[in-house]
Amino acid sequence: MPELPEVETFRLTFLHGTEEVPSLVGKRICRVSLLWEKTLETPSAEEFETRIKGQSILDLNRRGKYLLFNLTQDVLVIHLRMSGDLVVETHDDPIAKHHRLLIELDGGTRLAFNDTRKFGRVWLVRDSAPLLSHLGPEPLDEAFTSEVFCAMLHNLNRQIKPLLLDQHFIAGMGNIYTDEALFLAGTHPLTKSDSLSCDQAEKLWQAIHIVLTEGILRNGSSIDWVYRGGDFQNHFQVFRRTGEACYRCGTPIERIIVGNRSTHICPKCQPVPD
DNA sequence: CACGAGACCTGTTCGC
DNA sequence: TGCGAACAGGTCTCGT
Repeated sequence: MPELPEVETFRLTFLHGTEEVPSLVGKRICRVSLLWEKTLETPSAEEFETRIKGQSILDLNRRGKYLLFNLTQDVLVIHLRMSGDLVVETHDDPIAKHHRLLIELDGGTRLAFNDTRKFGRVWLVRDSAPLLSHLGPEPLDEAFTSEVFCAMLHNLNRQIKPLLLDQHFIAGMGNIYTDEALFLAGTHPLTKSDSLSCDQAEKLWQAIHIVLTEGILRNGSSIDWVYRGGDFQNHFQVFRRTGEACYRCGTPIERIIVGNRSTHICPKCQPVPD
């Protein structure tokens, strides 16, 4: 699940709280428990446990797909990768099968990092900037204009879908939102970036804004056996709709492989480039 | 530089 | 029913 809108949903949930989940802001970390060693990228498990203890959660930020917990001294950085999930529970809740890291807060609350496939990673750092320095622009940032986007596209001769998935190029797009944006823009995923006109680039820029904004509005997407309360999966135009009719023209949606990833297109609305 | 394949992991679904 | 193959929201590294 976790692409930009899903990570943003976690941020907003933990920042403001919801009917079911209390806000985590102001809570103090009293104990942590690392259940899968490799989940923690840095520092060592021993240093992590002693250093994080006693720090409070002051604020929550996001950069691309990274979730950032601003603590009293450090920043706790979490990347959910393919199957990561964050669950707020209580100290005496049973420890679920795929829990990898438990962060106990005072007041009896516990933040659990659950990650079936063990791809997710956690860092505790003084300064998050070096860790995030490889990331491209934030797609919803005001500085990321359609003119900037068009110039960036023309600098490279790359297939557009793998390029949008490349976090160095732009931060936060994943397989779902990329397929949805390319459909909305009427762009075939194999189109070379420098062959897009600025008109087409602007259309794609708008499509990216539309899908990310709607994704955030709908609290992200919840698919497969993992449910996180999001609703955007009920509004997919192409993603995982192979064989079903395109809502725009009725043509069956096709599944192809681009850059080693499943890709969903309407062959009529997204014609193959020359 | 651009691209594909393989690795990292566990679980579910598909096809015979 | 059983069993292996294919597939899954991400990212890194290597070879061509």
